[in-house]
Amino acid sequence: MSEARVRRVAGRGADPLGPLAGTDGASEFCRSCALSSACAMVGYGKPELSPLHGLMQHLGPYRAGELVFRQGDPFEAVYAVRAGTVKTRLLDRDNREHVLGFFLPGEVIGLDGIYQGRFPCDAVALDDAQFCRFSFPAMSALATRQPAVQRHLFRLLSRSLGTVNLLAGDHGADVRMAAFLVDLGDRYAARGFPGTHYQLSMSRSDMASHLGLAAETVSRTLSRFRAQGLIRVEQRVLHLCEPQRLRELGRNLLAA
Amino acid sequence: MSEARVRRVAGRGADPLGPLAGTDGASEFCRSCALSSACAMVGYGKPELSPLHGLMQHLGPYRAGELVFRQGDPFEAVYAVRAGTVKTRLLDRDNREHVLGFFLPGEVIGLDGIYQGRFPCDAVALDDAQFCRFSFPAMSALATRQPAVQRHLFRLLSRSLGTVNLLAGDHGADVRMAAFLVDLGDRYAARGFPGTHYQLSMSRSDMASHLGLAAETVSRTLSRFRAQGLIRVEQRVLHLCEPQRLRELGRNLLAA
DNA sequence: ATGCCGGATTGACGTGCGTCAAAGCTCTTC
DNA sequence: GAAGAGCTTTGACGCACGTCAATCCGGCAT
Repeated sequence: MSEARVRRVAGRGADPLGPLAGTDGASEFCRSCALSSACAMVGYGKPELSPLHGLMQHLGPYRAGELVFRQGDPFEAVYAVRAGTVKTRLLDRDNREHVLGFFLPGEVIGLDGIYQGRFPCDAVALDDAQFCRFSFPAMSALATRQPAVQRHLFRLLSRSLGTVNLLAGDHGADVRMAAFLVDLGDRYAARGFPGTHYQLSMSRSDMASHLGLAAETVSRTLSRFRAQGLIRVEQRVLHLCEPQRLRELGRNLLAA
Repeated sequence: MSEARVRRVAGRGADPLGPLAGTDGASEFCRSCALSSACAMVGYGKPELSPLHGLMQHLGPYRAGELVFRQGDPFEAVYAVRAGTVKTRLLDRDNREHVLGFFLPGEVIGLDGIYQGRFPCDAVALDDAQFCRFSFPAMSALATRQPAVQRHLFRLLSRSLGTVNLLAGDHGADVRMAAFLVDLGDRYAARGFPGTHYQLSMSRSDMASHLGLAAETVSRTLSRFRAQGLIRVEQRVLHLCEPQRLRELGRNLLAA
């Protein structure tokens, strides 16, 4: 990753990142972020006014396909998605890609790097994406003095533990797809987005890899859902026409 | 869970749990435990001498099939396996069991309960098992004053994040089995046990459920491995005759 | 020892999904 | 706007693994 990409938050007017990056606009968006409680400690985007200057930096924009971090990079920070979407992936010995997860605005990536001290996977932008980078040493130090921040980090880590079990079990392709679509919707909804229609920024192969299916099966399953009136697909935008029936289909995977 | 099972550590001679439970014997065993650093803070089993009295309690013994905690129980503590083995599982709407993981002596269960404040799964003893129960509020409080403990908890949580990806991807039955067997061996080895031969305390259906296979497929795969001279099975004890070839078979899943 | 019972093994068969292949669609590039 | 590349869709086919069923084995109680 190029260090030229790193920009310190410099306060109102000095930051060209658009509405999301302004110190005032940020506070509204940031309320739904998974790291908001830590971020609140530094005054919602005014770290230069705080003793914690340097804890958080704005990163990006990245373009589709660019890597935010790569497998093996030394772990120094976690990243909150500010805009756009990201996938994490592993490349096995024969360069076959395994997609571990997708991450929406307000969600956090990189926590799995704590253990080994290096990132265990790549993080790839799926479209134009921006991030808040939180120095982990600074964050840990903050956590020892602010129990609320420590608790927040524990919960964040614990939560990720549960959500990974989505792909466990021996469920069929339609169950997996339904659960995946509903889960994405729920996560968008949790961040203040509609939840019944959103953009699928990843390719069919990405979904397939993540769900343990073939790209053709994903395509076929979506076609079947469309024929059954469960979903509508316009361009890259997905509409959940019957969220209830989809949720019912995937209930065993969504129980978590 | 019956509160009658809970016994406070009462010091040498008052504890009928056998060699593992003695304060001196414990210090040797505990060195390989995943919570040893936290445990060291209370003097290796002498919490009555510490200001942290009440942080840790010995639990058990439980017998095969007994539940250590159940899905929905309020989360108040994490559990380190002191002896025996445990599985965690989810029951879906039709009471079909999904095995999430197996846990060996020295490993920790319950961390995934932090997020919701209640346990998301059952923990079931697979044989005679004993535990160290760590009050999580006390642990968190300790962590704010002891950065080493905080760091340890972060690493523990982060580590579990990575290991869950073992079942991801679309690998064949033999790859999954090989990876599973080698992983178990590695984890036993990490705790000071042999690593090339150990007891399979779970049933074939448990393995199958965990690996996303049918019990019959597990059985067939093991038979094939045996015919190929890769393993030997005596009673419930498994010997890895050719760990290298097994590791090679499962390499794509063990990369983590 | 004997009988019983749950789990394990092995076989036969069916199927869901992966693989291969061809055609269509979308976005980029000049 | 034309041409190309990459992604998506749809079809045909085969295989790995799930399902069903019968037998076998080990552990436990009588």
